[in-house]
Amino acid sequence: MSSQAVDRTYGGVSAHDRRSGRRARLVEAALDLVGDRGVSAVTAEAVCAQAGLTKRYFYESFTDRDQLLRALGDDLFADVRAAIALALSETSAEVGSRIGATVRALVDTLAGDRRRSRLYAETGAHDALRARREEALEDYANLLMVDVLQVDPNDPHQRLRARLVVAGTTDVVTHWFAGDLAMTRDELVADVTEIGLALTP
Amino acid sequence: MSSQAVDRTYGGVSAHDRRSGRRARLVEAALDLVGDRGVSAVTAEAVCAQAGLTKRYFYESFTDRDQLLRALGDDLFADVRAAIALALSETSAEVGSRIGATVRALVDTLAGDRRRSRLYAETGAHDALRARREEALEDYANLLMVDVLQVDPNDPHQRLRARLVVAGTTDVVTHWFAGDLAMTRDELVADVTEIGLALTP
DNA sequence: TCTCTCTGACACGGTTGCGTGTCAGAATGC
DNA sequence: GCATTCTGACACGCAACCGTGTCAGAGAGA
Repeated sequence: MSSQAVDRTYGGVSAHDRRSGRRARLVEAALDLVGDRGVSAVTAEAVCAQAGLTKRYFYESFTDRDQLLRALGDDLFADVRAAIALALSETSAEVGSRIGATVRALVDTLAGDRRRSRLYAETGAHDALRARREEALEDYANLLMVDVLQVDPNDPHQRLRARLVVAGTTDVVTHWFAGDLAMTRDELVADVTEIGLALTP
Repeated sequence: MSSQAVDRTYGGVSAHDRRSGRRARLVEAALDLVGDRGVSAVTAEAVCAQAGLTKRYFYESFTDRDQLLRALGDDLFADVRAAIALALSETSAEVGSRIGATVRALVDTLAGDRRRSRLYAETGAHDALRARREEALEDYANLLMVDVLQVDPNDPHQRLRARLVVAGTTDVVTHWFAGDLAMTRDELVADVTEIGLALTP
């Protein structure tokens, strides 16, 4: 019986914007937790405490903890893919350049945010995340075959080769982030590119 | 005030043997759970139910759940290493043969038991297991450099190369187990060996 | 000013897994 | 046969998280 708006502006911000702002804060808080204490520390309670919000708002934006983790994975993998696609679109058709551009994009996307590199390293820690990682590796391997090496993505032998390179590369990159490989970013990129080239028929 | 033995034989079995028999049953039960429902299903309660024992016996052999999982990881990684070492001891000095023998040993050890291949694939699901996996990968990479490729294991560039191959190979092998690569075991071994050879200077 | 919504804090019940404790009865050595 | 130890079942209390509910007060609109 009220003529008042159901969605009221607050602090000059619309209901929709407040809501998505809170969601963004929750996502950032979750990433902070991953960076500081690992994936297993991402509980609804801890995320809310970190974000300075209460659980009420967690369940406003996410149905449960899994959905938040899946969202983190989606963002990460989509960003990596987008970075690689962008790099490739700006690179000539020469295979060596394209491999180098791909590796550089991967390294720089993960290197830009230690929270994300840790998230990547710990994707195995959660069932839903592990499933996403699997999809992403398949996706990257496909991208490599189609847009870089230009080989038949349906040939199992090519798929094995691409998969090995992609999985090995992501492992090496996260390992490098952890400080366990004594070399510069440029050396890392150069070495991985060289390996990629050596495996190109 | 009793003259009776503190460790009594039961069913013709000594106390020590009964105890280690129960431990073995618990380990087998845990592996069954990994195979059927994944690492996350390995709880003290579930393991005991699967083994047909009660929690009393769980804590007789393990201080907690983590210790059991670490034991599973230790066994797995030690067996893989032993299989590779054995294969290498029976193989000539020729690099191609040694790479092939290594890959074959790895594949066959994991392929012998689907519970173990799933355990390997899900090592990321638990902090202690993930740490063990990290050690194992370093160990295998070292083995590869020293006993197969005969390169300097302290050269970061060689370490990166070995690490990429080892991580990529284990990923491909578990992926193949999951049925996602349409090829025979011999083709798998041949392909991975070929990749290894292509990366040998 | 007055009313109503939005906010943030907190309480609650439920579930799961942990690790410990107790106990009756079966099996054993004497 | 008797005393004792080993066994297996179960009951507890504890802690962490979950997802929901309630509520007083602040802040917005009329």
